[in-house]
Amino acid sequence: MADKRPEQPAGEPSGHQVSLGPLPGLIGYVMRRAQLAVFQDFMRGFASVDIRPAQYAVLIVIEQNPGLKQSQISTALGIKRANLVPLIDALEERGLATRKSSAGDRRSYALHLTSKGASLMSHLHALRDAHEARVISRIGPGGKAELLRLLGLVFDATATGGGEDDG
Amino acid sequence: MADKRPEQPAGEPSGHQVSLGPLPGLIGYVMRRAQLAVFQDFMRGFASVDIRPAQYAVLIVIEQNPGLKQSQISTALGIKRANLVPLIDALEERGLATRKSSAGDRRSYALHLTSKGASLMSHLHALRDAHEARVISRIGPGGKAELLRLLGLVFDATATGGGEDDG
DNA sequence: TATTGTTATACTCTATAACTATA
DNA sequence: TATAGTTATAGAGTATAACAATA
Repeated sequence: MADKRPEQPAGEPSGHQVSLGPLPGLIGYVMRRAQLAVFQDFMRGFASVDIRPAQYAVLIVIEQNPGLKQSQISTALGIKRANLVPLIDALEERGLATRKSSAGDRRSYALHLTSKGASLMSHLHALRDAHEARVISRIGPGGKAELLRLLGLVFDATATGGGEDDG
Repeated sequence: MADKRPEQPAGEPSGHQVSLGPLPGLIGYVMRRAQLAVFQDFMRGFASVDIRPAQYAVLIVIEQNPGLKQSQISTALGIKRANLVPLIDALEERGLATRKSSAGDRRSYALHLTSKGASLMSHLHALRDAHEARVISRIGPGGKAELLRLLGLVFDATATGGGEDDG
């Protein structure tokens, strides 16, 4: 056990011998690091179209449910109504989505993609497939299925308990 | 693809029939929701001591490596040096950690837990065990091991590529 | 009264640039 | 010249409270 480390060689910064203790075994810690890594890959992939994960999620929900209200997106995605406003604003200003006055209820808007937004979606979906493929290349298709299954258990379980939205 | 959705019953707000389309199959989306759920459980559990996940991580690294420098924590946890400053400030103001002037290098500080900080740690670790147990209760011990394995693959793979820290 | 969208506000996390004092 | 810590600043994301219009 003769160990070579008298009083710091003074040549190199020695910078990397830090113990993380129990952190690598904590689900929250590892999940946060992994989630940041995935989002960073997403953002690199979507940089050319300047679309962030939250924006893409909102666009998908509008695409899937034309005419729905902001409060429905809010509930579906777990985004507070108040925080959704500037998000929709940005999509509208970029000409990707529109607020149309709702027929029956004059308090709410019916959200739709514009034709520009609709045609952008196929490009976004292609970027998304490439992004997913990069992640899958590390864990395999079976790994993805298992990961989604476990994450779903965590999410459904831990999150449930009350209204996600608003206050 | 026969789907049951004639023309909306019109009686109830219909509030919950929103399709998420491909989102539940996207790793980033599901991972973000799961990660938020886990952190919310963590924060509920740690509310009585007013410790956030990032603070707990920093305390652990100091506990495991007494005397280390801020830049080492920065590299180890992927937190920018600049963002670590107010974090350490808060721990110091609360009397949980201290900056001691380093022996050899007068630019840096040697970080240590105070006795108050050290004794708090055992309480924090107990809260953490309870938190982990709540998550494990949903996925099982085997599920946790598998989840950590897959997340580790994602993290190590996608994150690698350059310096985490600074700019 | 309750709901929908909105505004205002605040706190955390993340990111960059630039400064200082040391090395 | 490079490193350690700091400051200032900016942008997302998330959170609450309160308001106007409408139901």
